[in-house]
Amino acid sequence: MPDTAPRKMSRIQQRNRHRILDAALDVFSKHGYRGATLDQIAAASGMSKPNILYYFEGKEAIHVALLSALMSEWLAPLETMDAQGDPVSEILGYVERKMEMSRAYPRESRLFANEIIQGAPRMKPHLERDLKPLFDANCAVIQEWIDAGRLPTLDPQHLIMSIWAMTQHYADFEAQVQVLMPGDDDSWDRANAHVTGMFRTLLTSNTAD
Amino acid sequence: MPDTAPRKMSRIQQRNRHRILDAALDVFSKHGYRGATLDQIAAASGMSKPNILYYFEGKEAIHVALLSALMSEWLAPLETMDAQGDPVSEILGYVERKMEMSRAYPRESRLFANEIIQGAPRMKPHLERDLKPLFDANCAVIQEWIDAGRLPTLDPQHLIMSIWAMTQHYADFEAQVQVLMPGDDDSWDRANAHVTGMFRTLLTSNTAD
DNA sequence: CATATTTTTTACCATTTGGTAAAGACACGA
DNA sequence: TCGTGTCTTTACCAAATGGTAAAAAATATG
Repeated sequence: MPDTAPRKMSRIQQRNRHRILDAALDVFSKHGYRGATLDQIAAASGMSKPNILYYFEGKEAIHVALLSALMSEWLAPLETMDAQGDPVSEILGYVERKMEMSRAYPRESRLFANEIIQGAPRMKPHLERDLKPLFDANCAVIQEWIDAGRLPTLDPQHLIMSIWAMTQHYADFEAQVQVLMPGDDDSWDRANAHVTGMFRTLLTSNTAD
Repeated sequence: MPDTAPRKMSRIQQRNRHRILDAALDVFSKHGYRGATLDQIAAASGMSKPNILYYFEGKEAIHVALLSALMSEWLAPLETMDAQGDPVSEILGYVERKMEMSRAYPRESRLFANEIIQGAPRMKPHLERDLKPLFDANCAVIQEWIDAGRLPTLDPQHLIMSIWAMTQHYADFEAQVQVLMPGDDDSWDRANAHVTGMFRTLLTSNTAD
């Protein structure tokens, strides 16, 4: 049972588990959990289906392994907001990191998006345990900044929602974006400029309190 | 073949087709195209599977019928932007209508979201034909307003993207929103206030041109 | 080299799923 | 009441899909 082995994975095990997860990320992000089949994952990874089941207990185990492994990387940019720093540049930095993640890891973004849209049936506990505290902490920091008069009055929770909504939109709804704004090579630069510009305006506007 | 019959559907046909489509909207929006099964749709509509296939040619036909029927309603709020009106209130009105649609029709929103995330395999032609021209027309109107100095300089295409991203986020990622901002009865009011406030700020900010 | 262990393949299986054929049940006008 | 067309059910089916058993192949270890 290499899957649950506590330690010591052989080279082959590591390489093959990695290949499987990479193929699975492709397939799951493209078709969703139920839309993905073990045969597709097998084909994409260049391995046979039973061989895949030698490394993972089943389809769901692959999905869970993927989500768990990605969760930490995915949350990383949220961990870096520093209450001591300058509010505007801290938040704009966060926006930029999230945009960069959408650009560099669209598969990961869509994997999560698929899961969430369908009600997060397999991920809700993870969200509660890992995401929620981080979210709350960041909201608290932003609220402090607002209370200190260093940011205009706005709703921290919904501000973060907005950042997620806008940054992830470019990865998750890429098919739509491609139809509406085709071709552009500098598409990502323009998107970046728009999004950061938008939040800069928002964060530096005079509070009509 | 009631499915392709040009005219004259009996009462029963109309009622049953409607029941099927409503059940299918439930199931497709919850599980995506491949995740949904005819048996689920049958159960949800209180009809037998073969009876469903008496009204529709197959699973895909139901999905297509749903998407086609919804497309027009879904695009409606985009049609109403008036070049003669006041730019800020026209755009904010659009934002509010989209927020209201997310609140009132989350199933429809998620049906589209599922389709788009997975690459719009069945809807891309519709997007090209129906959505793209509307999108372009609205971008042109906004560009005119900007050229006339009635709006700050910003990218019309990405502005519309932003509106979609933020408004739809509340419907499509509801599971996540629920985890992070649980309970609130006035949740929608706060979301509404935040989103409209955000775009108002953006649209009325002094251009640092 | 011989043995023990890990990895991969071949050949299956049970269930689910989209779909069909054909017989009934039902509605309704003559 | 009978017949005709509409609607619904029962009983299936072939393909796809997640998964297993066990043998064969490869790899490590003494």
